[in-house]
Amino acid sequence: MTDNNDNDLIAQRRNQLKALREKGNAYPNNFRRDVLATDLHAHYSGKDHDALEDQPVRVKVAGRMMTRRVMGKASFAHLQDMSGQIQLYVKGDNLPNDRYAEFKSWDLGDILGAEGTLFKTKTGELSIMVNDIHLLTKSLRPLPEKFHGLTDHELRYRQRYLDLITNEETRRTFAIRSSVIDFLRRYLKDSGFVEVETPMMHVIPGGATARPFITHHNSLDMDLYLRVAPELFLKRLVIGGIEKVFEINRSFRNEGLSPRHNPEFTMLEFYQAYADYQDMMKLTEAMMRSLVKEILGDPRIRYQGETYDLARPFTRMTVKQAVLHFNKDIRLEDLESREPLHKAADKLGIPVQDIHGPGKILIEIFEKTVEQQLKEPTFITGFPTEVSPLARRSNNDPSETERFELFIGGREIANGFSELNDPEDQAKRFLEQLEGKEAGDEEAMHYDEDYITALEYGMPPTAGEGIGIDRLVVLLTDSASIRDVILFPHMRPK
RNA sequence: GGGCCGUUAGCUCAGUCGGUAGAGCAGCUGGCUUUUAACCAGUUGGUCGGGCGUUCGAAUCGCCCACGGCCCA
Repeated sequence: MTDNNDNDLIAQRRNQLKALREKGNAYPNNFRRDVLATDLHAHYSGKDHDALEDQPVRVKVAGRMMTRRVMGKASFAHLQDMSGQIQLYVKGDNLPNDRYAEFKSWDLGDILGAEGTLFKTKTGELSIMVNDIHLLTKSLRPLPEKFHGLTDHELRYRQRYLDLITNEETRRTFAIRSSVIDFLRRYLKDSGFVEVETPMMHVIPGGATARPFITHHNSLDMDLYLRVAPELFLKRLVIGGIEKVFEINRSFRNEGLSPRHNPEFTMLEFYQAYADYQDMMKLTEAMMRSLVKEILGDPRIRYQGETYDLARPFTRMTVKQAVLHFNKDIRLEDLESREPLHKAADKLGIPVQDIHGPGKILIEIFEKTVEQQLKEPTFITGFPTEVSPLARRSNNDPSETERFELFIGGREIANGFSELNDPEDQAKRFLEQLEGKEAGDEEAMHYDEDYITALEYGMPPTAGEGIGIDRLVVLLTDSASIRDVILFPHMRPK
């Protein structure tokens, strides 16, 4: 962390700022640029030196001075704006009186406005022959080193602005994040879904099995929970007649920090009436395939040295099939009842509690032995009802639900199911969650009476799904950690 | 919560066996009118994360703490 006590470098810059204040407005805001750096490269990099000389192009640019090479009476500098960089050629002869001396007194990191005409240097770099240049904002603190940039992870997260200024890769990551959200929003809207916003503060937290954050409303004098998922509100909207609905927004889960977990994270949830989980899988496969193709320009995701091909049809298997496939010493009959499941879990070092039924144990085994092996896009189905309190039971087997999860690169990317629209079954499932809660499971759901009431008015047969945006962006940007795709990840205060 | 690793100049990093702190970039001074990690010459800059201890002497060894990274729960 940069020390607040001024060191010599900062003191020097403060002195310069003081001189600026004495001369006039040290923070002018009357400079207007008329073009961005990248647009200049796009439009004029094809023109040669003579063409630019014959038909001079006057431009005004603004940005942060990232490099400077002073060669006596002339200098080169690179100015960086939100689009990229453009080189300036600043020659004393071309500038108003004393301006060149002023320019030389400025520092890397200062924000400048420059105007001039385009030209090409000897080495062919499109540049601006500057006629006038202004200091718009003095930077009091020195930037990280120009060549290596900022590499210290802690500083990159705590002072993300420095990371963004110095690291092209970081700017690219967040540009991709923005494109992903943009794509999903457009895709769903084009498919007839309506975007909504539902409460972040819940009286009863629901929609996921997770520990919530608690906050307090002063004038109502009551505790509220930050939502762990928007699910139950979105389904209330389906009941209300918004038959295709989605939300892209933050949820909050009170769990540890890790390369895969941030206490606040962004999720897309969408619901469609008159559809089931098979329809959702079809939609998901098509949507993910075109997303990756559009964002990366290629249907293959390259992640940490591996490649996952989204062009090929996604693999489909049930939880049990997957467990058997990756555990050669487990047989199908071992998965059919609690005792052999308990034994298998013991062998794998998975702690089993008395309250855990066969479904919960099966899922624990799945998570421990299968998940990270599912590299190529894979839909897993056949999730036990016991761990799916909001999902519709399978028509063939009431111990299983019409639910799926999508895995890519060993990570859960999506989770969807045919929604449980039988209010009496839903009430029963909530009661089972309460048993878990009483047995000490802090992630178990509450009984949401208001939601049951809503279901009693009739929810059309519906399917819904959640997609973790952060994890998806991690994959698409080849990032090692969720912190690399969240602009300001949670950090302990220093 | 547990294990391992890290924290040295504004930034990126060296620092041997415990002997009193180094480089590059940035900064400062001078030179240089097409450079681009510009170049050439000179030069400033340190609570070695914090504390306690061992020692004649600690960036270096030990213990505790903080923050971070990775792995595990």
